[in-house]
Amino acid sequence: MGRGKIEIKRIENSTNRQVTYSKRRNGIMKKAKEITVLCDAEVSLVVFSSTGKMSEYCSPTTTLIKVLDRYQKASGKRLWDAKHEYLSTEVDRIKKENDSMQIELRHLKGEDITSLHHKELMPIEEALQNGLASVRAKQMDYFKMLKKNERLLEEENKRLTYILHQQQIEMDGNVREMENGGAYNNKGREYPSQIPFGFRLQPMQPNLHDDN
Amino acid sequence: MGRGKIEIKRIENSTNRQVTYSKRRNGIMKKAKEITVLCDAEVSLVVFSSTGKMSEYCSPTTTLIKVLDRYQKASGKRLWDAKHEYLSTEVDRIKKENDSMQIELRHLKGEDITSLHHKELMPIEEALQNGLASVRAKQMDYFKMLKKNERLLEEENKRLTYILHQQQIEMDGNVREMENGGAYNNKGREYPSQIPFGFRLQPMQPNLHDDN
DNA sequence: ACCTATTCATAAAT
DNA sequence: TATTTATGAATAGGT
Repeated sequence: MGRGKIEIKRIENSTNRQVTYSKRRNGIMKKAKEITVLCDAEVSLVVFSSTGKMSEYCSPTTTLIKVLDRYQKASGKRLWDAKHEYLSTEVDRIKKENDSMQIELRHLKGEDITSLHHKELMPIEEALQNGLASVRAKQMDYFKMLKKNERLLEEENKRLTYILHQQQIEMDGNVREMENGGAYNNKGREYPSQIPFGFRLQPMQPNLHDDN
Repeated sequence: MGRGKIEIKRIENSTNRQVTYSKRRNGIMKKAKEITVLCDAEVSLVVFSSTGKMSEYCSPTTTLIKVLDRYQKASGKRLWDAKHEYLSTEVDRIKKENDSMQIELRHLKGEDITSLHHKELMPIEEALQNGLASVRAKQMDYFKMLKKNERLLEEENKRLTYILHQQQIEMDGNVREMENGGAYNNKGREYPSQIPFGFRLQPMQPNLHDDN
């Protein structure tokens, strides 16, 4: 029903899928309401979109819990027990996973290794070596960057020292001019013009911000 | 849709109602399947007819229990008792613990560290160094033990060689006696007395069992 | 979100 | 209950 027949298989275009989902969800909800009214039925409908958004419909004469109760009685399946069981096994499963990870972590940290054999220690040692190598490689990158920045700063320093020296010479000239009859606050007018130079430092060391 | 438009209100004729129920129930089930496949959605649908007969549909990727679980999380409504809630929070808690351990493990193995800063890498590096030191110390113990056992075995070897040599001499004497008319099975009587000597090896290298 | 050609669902009849 | 068929409803693709 539409401008063309479509095959019932997953719609790969995600926009299309979302649009179709909205339309069909509305459609199915409407159908649920209609069958409820027309046929005096009880309906519980829960839908999750692929994006995880939930929609639900439940007949006005009942509640989801009542429907589930009836479901259990009608199907013979015990949802509550099953749910309990499911959670219990889930807890057990994850706890086991937890324990094994904890053991692995402790071993990697050199704890609880007295009970291990030579052959069991070998993969741990290897993992530690690999890990250390990776971490140190990363640290080395950082130090290289520091070195590079140091070099840049030193160069900048040199340049600034040179400029400062030049200005000192110029200023000395001004002072000599002043001594020859210039206004006293001429000296104060010279300084602010130097400050912008100093601030050029910042754009010349952008790498310092790469890691923050 | 049909031979005429119908008003959405309870169908009073019970036969008609039943027929319409069957048709529409099939229709809605089909729609549920279609939206599941087309839009990658998860659907749980439970319908009771006015006569109490139940029909259900659940997406093949899930179960009613899982849908209800998601329902609770999405809606905030509590469908189960406090006990189940406890288990749920327990699962969540352990899963979180699990995740953080997984991250720590990956970091120790040198994985996913590109996003880490220098300061975050430092404790990892330290942990790896400590772990490696511990593991290597243990390995060193093992090698020392091997060395020690080697020494012990060498000594024992020397001793056995000496004893063997002595017995060889003794046996040569016996053979000479036999050649002079002794019973042939005399030679067989001499060997069993030597075996207990050989087995003394075991208690002399108890360290080999320390690690098993 | 709205439009519309087309397919689909189904009410009524059998 | 199943099948048929005329009809209204749902919706795919386009705007």
